[in-house]
Amino acid sequence: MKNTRVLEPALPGHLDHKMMKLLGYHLAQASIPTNTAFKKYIGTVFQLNKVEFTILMLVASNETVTPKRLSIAINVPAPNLTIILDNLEKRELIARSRSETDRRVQYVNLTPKGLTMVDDMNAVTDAMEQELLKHLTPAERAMLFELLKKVALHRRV
Amino acid sequence: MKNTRVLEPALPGHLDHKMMKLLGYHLAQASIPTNTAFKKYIGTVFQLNKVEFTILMLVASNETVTPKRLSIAINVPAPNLTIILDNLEKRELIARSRSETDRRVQYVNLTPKGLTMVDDMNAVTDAMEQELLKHLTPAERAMLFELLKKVALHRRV
DNA sequence: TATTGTTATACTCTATAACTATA
DNA sequence: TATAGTTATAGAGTATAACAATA
Repeated sequence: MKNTRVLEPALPGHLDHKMMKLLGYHLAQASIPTNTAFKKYIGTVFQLNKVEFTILMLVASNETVTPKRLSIAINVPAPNLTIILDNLEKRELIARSRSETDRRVQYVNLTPKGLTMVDDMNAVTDAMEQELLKHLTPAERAMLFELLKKVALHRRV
Repeated sequence: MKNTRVLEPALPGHLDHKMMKLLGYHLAQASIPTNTAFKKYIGTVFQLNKVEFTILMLVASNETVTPKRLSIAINVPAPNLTIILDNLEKRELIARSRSETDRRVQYVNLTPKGLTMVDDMNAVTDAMEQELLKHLTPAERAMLFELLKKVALHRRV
């Protein structure tokens, strides 16, 4: 049957048998074009990696963002987040301020420059998504997002 | 409405608004529990990272595996693959041999020790998948895999 | 000339322990 | 004692150019 199918240039990442049963493998395979598209539409244009981009978008979309909450939300260890936020602050994309009620806590907010960048990035994400999802119907896209959310939702922390 | 929802410890990775529209974000979020489960069931037990694991499984499941084909399939640059295969060879999990018909080409195969490890890993992947997908019905699991394949299939190389 | 694989190297990302300050 | 965030550091992962061998 298809037992002899091998790695084909025509189907670059698609291989047989055991791997096909594993969610992690499919996520990694789906992430290949996603990462490529990210670099093309966002990464090189705005000089941001995925984590930096995600942080800016989350800060733009949520009222009260702290490093602690970000660390949990995107699964980045706190020490690394400190460095990342330092860099974003140096670039004047975000600003950090201390909570008045609990001096241990920081709030992260966008600067005007950061807000402008977020707006500019929002202007190109539709094209990026279209490139990635053009072969899926709207119903399939909605289903895919829901199923991925279901997987993501069931982590402890 | 939900405009004020923020990063909640109860929903660690789930945030509002713009990010929710982006495939890459959902893939990254779904990869958090997947990577955690991988470490627990495979990584620490067998001392393999995801790429090494994937290579062993692909070599086990495909007739003719070469570094060139692996490089394309899993999107790992050739120089890095050389190092990875060197390490797997040092651990006597794989063996490399030259093609007789084209001396540039290498074939990668499992050693008996590598085959034993693959068998041992296959014995635990069901439990790993069950942990990750227990909240999804069989139909949802099948749908998720098909949709991820559709996304992965449409990359150039 | 083109392809397969290697060497060398630089860079980025990731993870952990130990620390400060605040509660 | 516990939590939020920082500093320091080591290790792992990633990307690129230049190369040798073969076609």
